[in-house]
Amino acid sequence: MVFRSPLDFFSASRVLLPHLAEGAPVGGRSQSPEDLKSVGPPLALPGLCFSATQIASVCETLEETGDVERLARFLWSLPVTGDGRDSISEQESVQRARAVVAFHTGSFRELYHILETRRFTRASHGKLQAMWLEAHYREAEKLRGRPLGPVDKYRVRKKFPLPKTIWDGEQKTHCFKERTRGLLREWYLQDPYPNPGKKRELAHATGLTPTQVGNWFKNRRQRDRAAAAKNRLQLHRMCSDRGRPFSPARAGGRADGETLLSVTDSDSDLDV
DNA sequence: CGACATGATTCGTA
DNA sequence: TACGAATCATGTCG
Repeated sequence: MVFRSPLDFFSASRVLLPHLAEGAPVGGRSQSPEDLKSVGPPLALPGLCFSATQIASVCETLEETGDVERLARFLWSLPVTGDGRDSISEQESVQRARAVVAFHTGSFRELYHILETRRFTRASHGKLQAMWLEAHYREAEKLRGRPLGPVDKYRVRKKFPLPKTIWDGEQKTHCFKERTRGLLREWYLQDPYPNPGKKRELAHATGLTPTQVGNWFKNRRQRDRAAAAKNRLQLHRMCSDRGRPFSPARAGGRADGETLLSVTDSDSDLDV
């Protein structure tokens, strides 16, 4: 189905969005004062009365259905004022829909412009951020002619930070606080296998979830083992060089390497 | 850019 | 279900 004009769409929307044809708001939401305020003059088109909020509702619905083609045709049919300051373009749903269409058609310059030009509400942030990043990934990918790895993507993100219009500035923390890490290290040295009770206790003391505590201990053990294995390998090589194979002594422990906790090159051998 | 640190996730196992 | 191993994702450093 092709909509060459809002009129075209309108006739179809009797089926697609029957409540729209009645002039009721779409989506089951009641109209807030904000909504009412933004109801601009109706579109001056023969035979129908499309308010800006109704157009926004159509955009939302089409966006939800994921039919980008149809959404594109609907947007195409809307009147254009050029500066994007008309009552229709002021609708967040309309701008978000334009961003979606720009993304899907690969019009990344336009996408960036839309995302940078106006401030979007928090509800839109997730989707818009994903589009911003994915668009930049694809451009970078095309530029270098090969798929991006995690580090490449990280660098793209650094190079093209999210605009403030689609990001509230909230930083994701990568490392736990130093005090937390200190506590974990302390407990780990005493017992690398805390029981669930101890985990909960430690979680309470650090402000982490028990799962995070468990992950930390699991990672800590894994990395200690790896470091111990590496150490043994080096020692073994040194001894082999002198013609005497090295045989590591094994003290009691649940797994290999636990007797060498102190060899770790990070965390547990620090400032406990 | 490569190397590394570190928290999280996945998967097979006992 | 907790574990270990492998791996991913993110962040930093030189």
